[in-house]
Amino acid sequence: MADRYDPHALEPKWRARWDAGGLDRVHDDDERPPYYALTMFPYPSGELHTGHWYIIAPSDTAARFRRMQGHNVLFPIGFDAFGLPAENAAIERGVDPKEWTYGNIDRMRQQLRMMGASFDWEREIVTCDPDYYRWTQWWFLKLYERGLAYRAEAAANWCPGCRTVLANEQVLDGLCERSDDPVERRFLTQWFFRITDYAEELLDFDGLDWPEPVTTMQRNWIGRSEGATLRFPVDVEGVDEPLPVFTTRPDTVYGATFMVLAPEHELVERITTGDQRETVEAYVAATSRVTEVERLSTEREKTGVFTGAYAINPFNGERIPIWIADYVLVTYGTGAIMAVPAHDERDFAFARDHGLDVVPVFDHCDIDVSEPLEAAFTEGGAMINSGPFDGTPADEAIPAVVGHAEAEGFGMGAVTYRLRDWLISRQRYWGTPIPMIHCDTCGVVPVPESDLPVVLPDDVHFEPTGQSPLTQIEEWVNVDCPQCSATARRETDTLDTFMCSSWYQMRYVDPHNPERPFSAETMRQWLPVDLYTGGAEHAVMHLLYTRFFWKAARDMGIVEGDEPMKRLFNQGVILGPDGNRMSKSRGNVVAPDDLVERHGADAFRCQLMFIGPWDQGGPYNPSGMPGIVRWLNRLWSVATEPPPDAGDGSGSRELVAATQRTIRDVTSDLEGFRFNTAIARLMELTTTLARARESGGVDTATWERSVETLILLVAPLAPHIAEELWERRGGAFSVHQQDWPAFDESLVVEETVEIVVQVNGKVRDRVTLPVDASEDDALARALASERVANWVEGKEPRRVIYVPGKLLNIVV
RNA sequence: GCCGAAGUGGCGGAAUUGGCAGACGCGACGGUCUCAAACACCGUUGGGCGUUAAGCCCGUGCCGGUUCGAGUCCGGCCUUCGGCACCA
Repeated sequence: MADRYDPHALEPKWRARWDAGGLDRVHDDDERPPYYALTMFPYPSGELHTGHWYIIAPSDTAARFRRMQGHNVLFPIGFDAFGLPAENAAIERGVDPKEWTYGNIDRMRQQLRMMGASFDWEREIVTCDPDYYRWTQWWFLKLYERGLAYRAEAAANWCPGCRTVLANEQVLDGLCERSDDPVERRFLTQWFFRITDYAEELLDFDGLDWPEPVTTMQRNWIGRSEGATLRFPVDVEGVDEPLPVFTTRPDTVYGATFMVLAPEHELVERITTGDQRETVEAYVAATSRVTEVERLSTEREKTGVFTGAYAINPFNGERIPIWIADYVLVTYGTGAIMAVPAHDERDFAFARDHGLDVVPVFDHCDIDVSEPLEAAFTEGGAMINSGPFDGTPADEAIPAVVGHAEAEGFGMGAVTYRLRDWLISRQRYWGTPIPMIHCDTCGVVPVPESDLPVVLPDDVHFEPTGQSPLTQIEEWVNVDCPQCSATARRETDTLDTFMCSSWYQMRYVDPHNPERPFSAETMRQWLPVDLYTGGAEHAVMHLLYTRFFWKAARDMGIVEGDEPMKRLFNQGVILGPDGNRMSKSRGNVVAPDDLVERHGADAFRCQLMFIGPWDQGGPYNPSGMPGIVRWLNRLWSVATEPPPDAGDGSGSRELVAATQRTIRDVTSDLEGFRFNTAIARLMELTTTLARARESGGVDTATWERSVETLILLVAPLAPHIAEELWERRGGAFSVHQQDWPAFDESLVVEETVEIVVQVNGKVRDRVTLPVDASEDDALARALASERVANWVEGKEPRRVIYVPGKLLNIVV
């Protein structure tokens, strides 16, 4: 008897040999067609958890599968190494962020290697390495040169817990995405990227193979609204320019009975009348104290106050009051609205609460518009109370009104987006320094490219101040102005870490290039990414930013093509055995290292892939492990112990067909990332082989070919055991460099087929027929069956449905 | 409230285009081997009726529809999970 399957001995052995043999090294001059498979790189939090395994192990299987299919596959890994946890560790425990981060990376690198993933470690990138962030800074300068980076004062989202501002995308329900602290508004001068310049193009997902939920979320996030900007003259001395408002319903303009400005609107101060000043100022002050969470609540009563001023509706010359209310947001549209209570629910609620007029300007088949309205209605038949437009049907109303506004010069068609520019400043230390210098005479001056990188200083004092710790390092901050050489100061904010990950996929193609982020040749060879795998939680952050980055780079002539990732696949979320998110407080965390120690990496990889569809995620329960372990043991057994006697060949044909069917099914399953069913099919073939060995009848050559095929099909899923068995059977190093088995349809063709016989749609019997049997033959055979005859009871078939190869249904 | 995904045995899940519901695995039960075990091996395992048996009936969240035939298609609900939410 051959020795037993011992993953603990063979897994480290093979990883060492793969390393020594450079098996996973990717070469640019390889002649096979290139294929770029990218999996989202981890943050070096300290430990590899089950979630990491769930993202990476199946991604590795997909990459290995592609390789065996004849592609030169780039499958790189690195670490998204800047970020708050390192700095928080510094503040809380006094450890150095750099040491903490690199210590974690060392540990996680070891854990990743244990997985047996086919990463080319020579291409590893770490975003906090100066060799990497030098190029992050370079990108900043390029964006600045192109006018896509700018500095502005704005109401920013301030997270008191993280002590920094956040991008809009990092605020969920008014709470910080990281720390769940309620976000505050602070007016600060910050750096932004003009992602809104690309809003329209970012809505176009043509030709992208991306999951529909992600494209939907991005579309919603960008939030394109079509409508018009209308300008209302303001009836206040000294305010000559009209007040612009954006509306999606210009056709309701005759129903505008008041205007509302956001409390932060710059006009508020100028138009407020003396007797209203106190009220308005109190309201503005109160608004600034309301948290974003409260302000965003739709449940809340709509508060607001009158400014005392009036605007003129340019369509009918009516004087309407101007109010301020915090349900109008200063950051959207023009920060001001015309309120049409009859046809907008929010305006209706406000009018009702504050006793303002409601004038319907559309009729409605179910509503008597001569009576006071009980609620706003948004769909109407034709315009009323609208002067010359009365009678215009709803579907012609908008173009008619906008056309009039354009002709008269008080408005025009307009498109507005919900998307805001990307705020990239962070008041934190552990990030990429923004390569800018503030000079009293020259203003804001970029650091010359030749001076990059601007290296993050060591030995920093961490105090929770709300300013970047960099501000306190005088010798770092003080610098000569590159233009006038006068003493100037460095920018002390650092870059949002999403900037590091917006271009990392580009660096992998040429990771050691000291001259530029990557060469044009490697860019053309590898980019864009063919397959990107990772979590859907990045749908409107990372994945939107990286698309913006790519398009900007394209417009600078640095990359070619319109999109950075052709195909995106989101795996689901892996949960604890109790069906909840794994967390220490719940005590449902499954540690991968324990499972690998007990059963080996192959077993753990396979179990994660076996539990269900990859995109579905779901509970992970180690109790399923025995099934996988039993399978691997059986695989070991059939591969190392052939049948005791040479068979006579009577069972060969069936084994060949079963093997071929497995090739066919596993190939299509792996193409569609259906790892669970692929493993099920491989288990079946393993069992088939074990049974065939038991019963004899399979000739030696057929047996050997079938076992060999099975090992090849297993290789992408369980790389270590496949390699060991391949070697033991005399295969050349390495199993992972073999060709994927080809499916031969002619070997599975059967002469006879079993078809189901139904009577009135219910299965009553099964008969075996030649594959090419005619309907008449099939019917004759079916009626000959006693069981069928009992149900037909001599009645004449009213109708017969025959699906060749599948079923025969007799309707009586 | 709006958008999206999903509801199938005790459990995880299978089921090209409508065509044998429950593949594969866990667990459970029974057995084999063993002094005893095991990550070893064999068998049974949706529910009900049927003494055994042949067999029959019911069964994919709920109600209705289309069809010779529905887990799959259509209409209406219910539940769960994700996402968005005063965006004019």
